[in-house]
Amino acid sequence: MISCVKCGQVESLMKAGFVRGKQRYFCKDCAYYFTLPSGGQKSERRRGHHQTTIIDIAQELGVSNSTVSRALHNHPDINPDTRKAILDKALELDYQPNQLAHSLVKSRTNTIGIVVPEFLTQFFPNVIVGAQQVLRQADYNLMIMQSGESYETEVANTKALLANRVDGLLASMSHETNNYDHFRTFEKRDIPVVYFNRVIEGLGTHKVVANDYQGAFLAVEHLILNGYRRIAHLGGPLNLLISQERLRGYREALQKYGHPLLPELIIHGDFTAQKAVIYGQHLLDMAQPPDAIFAVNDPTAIEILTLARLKGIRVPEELGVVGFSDDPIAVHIGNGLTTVKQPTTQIGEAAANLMLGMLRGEDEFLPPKTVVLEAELVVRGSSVRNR
Amino acid sequence: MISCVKCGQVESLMKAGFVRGKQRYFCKDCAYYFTLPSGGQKSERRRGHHQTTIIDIAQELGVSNSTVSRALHNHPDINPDTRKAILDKALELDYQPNQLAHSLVKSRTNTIGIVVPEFLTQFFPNVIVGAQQVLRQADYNLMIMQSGESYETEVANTKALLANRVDGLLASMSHETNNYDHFRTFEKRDIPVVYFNRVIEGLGTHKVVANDYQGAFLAVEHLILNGYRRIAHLGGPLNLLISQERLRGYREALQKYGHPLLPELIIHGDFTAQKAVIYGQHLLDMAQPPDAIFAVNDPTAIEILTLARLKGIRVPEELGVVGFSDDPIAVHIGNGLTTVKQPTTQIGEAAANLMLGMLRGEDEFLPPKTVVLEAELVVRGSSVRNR
DNA sequence: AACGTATTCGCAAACGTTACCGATACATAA
DNA sequence: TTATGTATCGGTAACGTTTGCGAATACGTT
Repeated sequence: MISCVKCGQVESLMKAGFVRGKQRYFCKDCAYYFTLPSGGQKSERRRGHHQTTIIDIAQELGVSNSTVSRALHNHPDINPDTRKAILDKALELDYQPNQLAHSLVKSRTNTIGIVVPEFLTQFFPNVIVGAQQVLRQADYNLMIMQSGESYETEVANTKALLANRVDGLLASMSHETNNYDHFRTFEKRDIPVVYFNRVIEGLGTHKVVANDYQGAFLAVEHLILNGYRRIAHLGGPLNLLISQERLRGYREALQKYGHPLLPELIIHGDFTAQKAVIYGQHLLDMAQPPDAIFAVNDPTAIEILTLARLKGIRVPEELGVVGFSDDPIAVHIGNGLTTVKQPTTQIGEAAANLMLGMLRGEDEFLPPKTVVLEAELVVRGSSVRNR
Repeated sequence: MISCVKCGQVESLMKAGFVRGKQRYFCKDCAYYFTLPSGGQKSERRRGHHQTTIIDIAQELGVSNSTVSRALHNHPDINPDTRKAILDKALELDYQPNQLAHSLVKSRTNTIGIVVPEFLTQFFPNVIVGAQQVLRQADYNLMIMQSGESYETEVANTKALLANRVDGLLASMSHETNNYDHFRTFEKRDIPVVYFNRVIEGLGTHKVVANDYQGAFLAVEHLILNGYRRIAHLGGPLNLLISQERLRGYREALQKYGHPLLPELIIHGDFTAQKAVIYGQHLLDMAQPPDAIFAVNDPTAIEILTLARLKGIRVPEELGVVGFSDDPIAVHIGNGLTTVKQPTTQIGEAAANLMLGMLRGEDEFLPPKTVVLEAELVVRGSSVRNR
């Protein structure tokens, strides 16, 4: 083992040229060049652990690697006996194909990347399950990335997916995201992208969303029909279409029934429970508090219910609450939380199917398409009162 | 475009040899060989979309690709001016390294695979978040696989990870899993494996678990101290250590306080809500029903609470319930569900840190180590009554 | 003039697979 | 016979990167 003549380091040493028969080295630590007097280090054949390859099988059987490759992919040009021998040997040597080499030569990884903002609610895991079911059948793997609602990590995630040459991208962006260049990079390279749930306008590809407008409309209409008058909306970040649409549903429902639109009853949060508590507090502490709240999602609604219990506000008598998502929790909260049910796994499935269509290059998929899945109001105890 | 002379198919056509200057084809559909009369198809230079490579940069600047590679990895042997030019050009051409080629030559993918049984509870997503935080800092990517509690998919998942040559594996197995060969394959190839949560004995590598025994003991002791006498246990599948340990905690707590161990009060489910309902029903319908139930996880406990409400059984007066996991829901259920809190993200972090240690080949990690993270009882309304 | 020291680069062999282009040996038809 | 068809295999470029080995050059110092 050779070491730096200056600092003795051995790890951060690298070969740097060759001068008149002598090896020159460079030490990264002390940034020092030096040559050793003589004596050639024989670059010993490293070979740590050996994953058996196609070549190993070929050599064992005295055939060429092309023959082995053909045998493993039942190419017609092969003798049944040869194929059997090869398959047996492959089993014996416990051969596992190297997807890396395969992908490199085919320039296809059979891997789809998916970027989601968080894992804290059931929503995205469910979407992933749906997408995975569809993709697995088409023999695609899923590479899941989670940004933790951080723009930075989202960019890092997409870069990693790009470096790993995924064949396509399913994406739902963080609420911090205002710059979309990292997504556009994919489209620039003709890598299919499908956005779901958290989408924005102006990106020219397929989208899959639940019908947020309709869901919100139904929710607020329901509150109105149950006699609530001052209905507040605790919404999401306005850069996301999802928030805009839910707000629109809220507004148009009020409008339809001739209720006034009170700006002070509309607050936009960021999907987190923390903000939900703060804004919920604010709403309930108002001089003239709302008698109902339409929350942008279930965690928010649940925080409001908890707040109400602490404050002794009776639900649904004094306060009606409706959430969004139909989190599995919703049914278990108090007398049940009324909420808008989103088809979560279906969103994943739809996104995956769109992706498969794009990968197959089907023409019908060419004009960017937006799949809207219908939402459904699930009425439970938190919003039903006798007038 | 050429098509099969028999069925006209064009898609499933493949070239099969070359005879006397003429191309031979094979149609996969009708299994028919044929050669075309003449006329050479010029194999047109395909080149779909071109991801810019190191070679592109090299050619543009008239240097060799080795120089470009060195510039991109600040190797010392390079002129600052050249480096700058290369980096500029790389930016201009929007160069993104090809991780596949990199991994192929280095035989390292910088990717860790993780296999989890499900995404339906918060538990595994949280573990993943913890693991990801640690691994990302060490510049590793995470490839997440979800088996849906199916042994089949678990095997398929591990195979895919193997094909993708992950550098290590974090695994928590499905409750169906009784054969561990697919995991042993990794160890056979010296690919580090760390099991977490759902572990079994006899696999010679690191494990990370919460102290299930202690958590269970605390839970049952708590029930005893609150005056419950007939305490049932709705457990998990017994092939998993996690279930065995929780059962042991249950047993030893009863024993310590001189309570009899009644076999009819112990039922083992499979973690699903469906079974929880069935077995819960059974327990509550017994001639002499239990006055408390220690459930193996929170979803199970929640189903029991729901059942109790439907049957008009008062909690905690007539029935005490304790869960396991401290799911975020637990605090919102009724007057709160008493549960054992597991350090979820810490489990992920610990597993990831063990993995990094193994990858670094640190000797201290050689003897398989089991990290046990302490569990904590969180007392809420579902189990506290005045005697 | 010979040599030591520095600096900067290129060549080419890997990594594991795939697929195109032949080659060869037989069988069959003209 | 001769021409053509069938069946089975091998050689070898790719795919994009890294890296060991060495060349080329420049500038001192003996």
